[in-house]
Amino acid sequence: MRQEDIDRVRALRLFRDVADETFETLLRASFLQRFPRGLTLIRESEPADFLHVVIEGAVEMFAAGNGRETTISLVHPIGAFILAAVLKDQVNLQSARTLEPSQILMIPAVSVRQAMERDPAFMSAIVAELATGYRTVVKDLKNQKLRTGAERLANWLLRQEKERGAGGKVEIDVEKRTLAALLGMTPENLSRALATLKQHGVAVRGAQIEINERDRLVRFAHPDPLIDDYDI
Amino acid sequence: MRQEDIDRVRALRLFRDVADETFETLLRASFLQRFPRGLTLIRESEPADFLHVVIEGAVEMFAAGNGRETTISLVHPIGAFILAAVLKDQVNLQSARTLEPSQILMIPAVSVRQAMERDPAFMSAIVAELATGYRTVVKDLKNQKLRTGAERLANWLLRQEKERGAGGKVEIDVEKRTLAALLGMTPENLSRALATLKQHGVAVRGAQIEINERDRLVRFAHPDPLIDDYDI
DNA sequence: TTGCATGATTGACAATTATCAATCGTCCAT
DNA sequence: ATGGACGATTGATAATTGTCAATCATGCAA
Repeated sequence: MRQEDIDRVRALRLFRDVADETFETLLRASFLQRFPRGLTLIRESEPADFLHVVIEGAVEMFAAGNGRETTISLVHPIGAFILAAVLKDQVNLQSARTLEPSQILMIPAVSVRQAMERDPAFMSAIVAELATGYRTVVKDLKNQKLRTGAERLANWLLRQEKERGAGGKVEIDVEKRTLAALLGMTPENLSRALATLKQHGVAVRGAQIEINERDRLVRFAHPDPLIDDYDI
Repeated sequence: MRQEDIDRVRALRLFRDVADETFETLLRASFLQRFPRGLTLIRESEPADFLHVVIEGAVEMFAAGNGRETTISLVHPIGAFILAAVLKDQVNLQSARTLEPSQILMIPAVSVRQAMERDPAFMSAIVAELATGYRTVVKDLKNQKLRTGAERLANWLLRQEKERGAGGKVEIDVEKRTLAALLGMTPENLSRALATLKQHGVAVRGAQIEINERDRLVRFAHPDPLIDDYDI
């Protein structure tokens, strides 16, 4: 593992303030693996043996049921997943697959639980991570229950624009069917939702989106800090 | 506060294993309040000043947006709410109102955070509580995204039957419009969903539900431990 | 280049869910 | 007893979302 990557992992909220010894112990027990695109890393209902950290690439968290399948979240570098299952020593509620060739740091669940018991700073960081994660899912649930598909899309675009956008330009950097699943709709519906947004200040050319009249889109989307802001 | 109630609070996973001193310090700083039915205890977007523990009665966690309103969860004795907001010293993402005359223990957020820093056992319990809560919301999100309204209702009935039911009899012990909001549908739709279930082994008489043919209902509901089991 | 595979889009239609209005039933205060 | 008030139910209709099939666009391999 490159020192640069180690530093980036160390900078994670989860590890930033832990003792050097804790961090080193965790790293020594871990595996850094490269995976091709489209590989299923973990499967729901299976035991959570490793805490996963995305070093490079992108990972889709998804879940199946009723013959349907939906995306719960996307994890980008540097981000961790299935912390809760690891801590509870329980089965995964979600599956995970790579969306791109990815580099994943796998920290044995036992090591995580041991380190937590030994290092109060680590446990404190875990509390913060879990609390944030909890609130994120509550926001997702509100998003799903209080909004229509087109509204969810509109707010997703506004958030993308705020985070990565340049001059109102947003690129959909995942397959549209993945975005559709994340937003809780079918790919067909996403196409139609994008068409709808053309009447609300948005220009669409494939995956290239241009928010020409931000205020009109905002008027349609009704963004809500208690749903859309990541840092609350 | 009656000794009996103190014992019941002490028995909560959140407090079971903490030091006596921690528990007493928290209790001394707290208020035990009675509230009438229908009172809003906390409002979303307001700071989380107290960790709330339901001693008696019932509380509805809900959220508004887009002119709509939805129920996130119901909290019964003995259960705590807005732990995550308290820990993060942040605003509430949800509002809370009493569904019945209720007795609520209010523990100052500052005290909770102080106690957590001082007592590792308390922090450990908080980790467990947050991890469980996180997984519960993920299940709720899957429930919402992977199932139709009638399916959610069917699985809700099956769970009620397992937890409180006697001989296949289940009583809907909240107003139906509250249940509808919890299940992510309108009251009108809940009525129709109940009518639908009559074709799947269920008899409905007002709030009294009878699951006559459990296997038929199961065949319709497709219950899934990764969504419906509380203890996973 | 050609052809194939894949994902996106569009159209037609069906299922699901929401909305609005009216009615029913029950409980409670007068 | 009577009349509201309130929640639940039902009907009619609209909006939203999903399904299925066909077509389009793009990129890649032979």
